[in-house]
Amino acid sequence: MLKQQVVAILNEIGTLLEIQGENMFKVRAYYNAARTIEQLDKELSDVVASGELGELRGIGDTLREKITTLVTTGQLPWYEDLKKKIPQGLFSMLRVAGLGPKKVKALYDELGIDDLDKLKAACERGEVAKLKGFGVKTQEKILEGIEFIRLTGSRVRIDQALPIAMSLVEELRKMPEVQRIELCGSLRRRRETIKDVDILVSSAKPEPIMERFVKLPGVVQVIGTGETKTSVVLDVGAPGRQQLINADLRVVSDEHFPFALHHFTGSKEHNITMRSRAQDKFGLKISEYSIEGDSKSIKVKDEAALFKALGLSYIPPEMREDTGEVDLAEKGQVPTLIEASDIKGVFHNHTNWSDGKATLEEMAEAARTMGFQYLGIGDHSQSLTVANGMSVERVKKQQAQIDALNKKFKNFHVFKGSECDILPDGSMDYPDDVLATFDYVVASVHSHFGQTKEEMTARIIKAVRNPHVTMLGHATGRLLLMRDGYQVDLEAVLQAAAQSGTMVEINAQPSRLDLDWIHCKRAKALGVMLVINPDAHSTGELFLFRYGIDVARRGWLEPGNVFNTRSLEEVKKEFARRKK
DNA sequence: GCCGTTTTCGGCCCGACTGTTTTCAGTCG
Repeated sequence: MLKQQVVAILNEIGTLLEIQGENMFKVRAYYNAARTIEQLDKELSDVVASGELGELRGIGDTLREKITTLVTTGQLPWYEDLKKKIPQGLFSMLRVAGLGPKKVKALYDELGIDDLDKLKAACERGEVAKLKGFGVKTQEKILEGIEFIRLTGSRVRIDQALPIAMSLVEELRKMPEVQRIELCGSLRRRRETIKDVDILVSSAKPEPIMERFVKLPGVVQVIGTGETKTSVVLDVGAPGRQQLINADLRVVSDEHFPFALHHFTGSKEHNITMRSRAQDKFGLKISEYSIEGDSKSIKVKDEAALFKALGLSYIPPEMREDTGEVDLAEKGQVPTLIEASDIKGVFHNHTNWSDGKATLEEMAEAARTMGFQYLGIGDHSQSLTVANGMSVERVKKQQAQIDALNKKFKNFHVFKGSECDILPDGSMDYPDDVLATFDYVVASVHSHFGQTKEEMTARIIKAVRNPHVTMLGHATGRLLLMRDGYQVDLEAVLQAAAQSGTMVEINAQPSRLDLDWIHCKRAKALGVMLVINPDAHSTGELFLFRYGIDVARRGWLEPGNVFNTRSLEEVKKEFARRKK
């Protein structure tokens, strides 16, 4: 059974147990196990086979047995029985704001409600308000919640939310009443998809800030407004395509700001680890307002001081996912993460020779203006006809044009590359003599996504081992919130890349962000060199490399782990070395 | 259900808010 399926089942078990009214700590054990498996940077089947499963934190004898059964037999009778007791529709009811497992169970037990349609109808008939523990207000909130799900429902990509969230922050920052302001939540941690926008402000005068907030561009509805918190609905969709998400603004006193900032940045799991540790080690209680001991209260001026007060070095927000960062901070071993300013150029970009919008000259000029030392062009190869893939003949012409262009530049260089298709059998889309004419080759899968995991893994590994291949493009082909990647054993691919010295791309298109951050960590551990590429199809898209920086930082990468932090001379030298 | 250089049993992060309550359970982040 696939890792993603195991994760889904563990989460589902957690919810089923919750609805059944199980002990919350037992429930959490299943959610924790799901998260641990999800963030595993190796193949789950390998971990099971090698016996490492039971050594993972939060997986004891019971969970080890259940997960092993799932992975090896593809099913778990205990889970099947559990599932029979509880209708699937209750899961959709849990998405309604204000409804948790207890209320959902009551609705099911008392009124036989087991899906959203029945829930809506019962509310409209006034039946829900009569239930014990419910009331008219709850009933109204449920109806609003159902409507909100209909309007919003899903997560959005970071590129949809970040620009608008930042513009809100910048507008509020102009106000004299605002002392400090930061984006919080998953946006500050730069997760690839987000559910809502969280903004934190410190001020002695909240009212004018709240008033201004609800009138800012993008705000389409005010859900609630108070002295400490205001909630609105934000439209983050492209013009003409409404896409709504929730946005919360919180205002605290400046003294509370560092505590609140850490609290609302999360992740929840990171906070739990931080708080448990502070409790165990120092008997200190961390909350969103303070750090309290038996007699003392610790004051800090900013987040860095907060970590310091707990004997930890600063942990950047992107690392706060409870994947070992607190241990690292305790030992003073938090890596110096890569920053956007470390990037000297990018390699995987398209021009109007294939499916890009801009000309070669325009792309080069844009890269120069951005302060890059070099730009790599990697138009599509011949078999990708839908993207105007380049015949061998056209490759020669483009290369001649690049050579001519390079004569005009001083301290800037355009590298001749290709985004060459990996054919279904793992061979490349150009013959060796053509591949040899490029400075570098990005190898990507664009077809036959339906191959078995074994076929796909063998196919990609063959490409990775091809001496002409410099780097592997978008390793799984996933499209966030749209399509899962093809099935591939990334551990085997990364090991092959480590062996052959082939680089692996972090494709910075916000719809891809592939290689993902979890496998970035693994790649780093294996010594694989990564490379951040915007996969730009226009001059404006060159800036997308910044989303790749976010992934790299979430993956604990330092400048030395990323090839395009190297200078033009170093890159030239490396490409020349690989030609020998 | 997990976990332990003080523990193999008794803990498990913390506080706010809401609505339904006469003191608190459920939900949320």
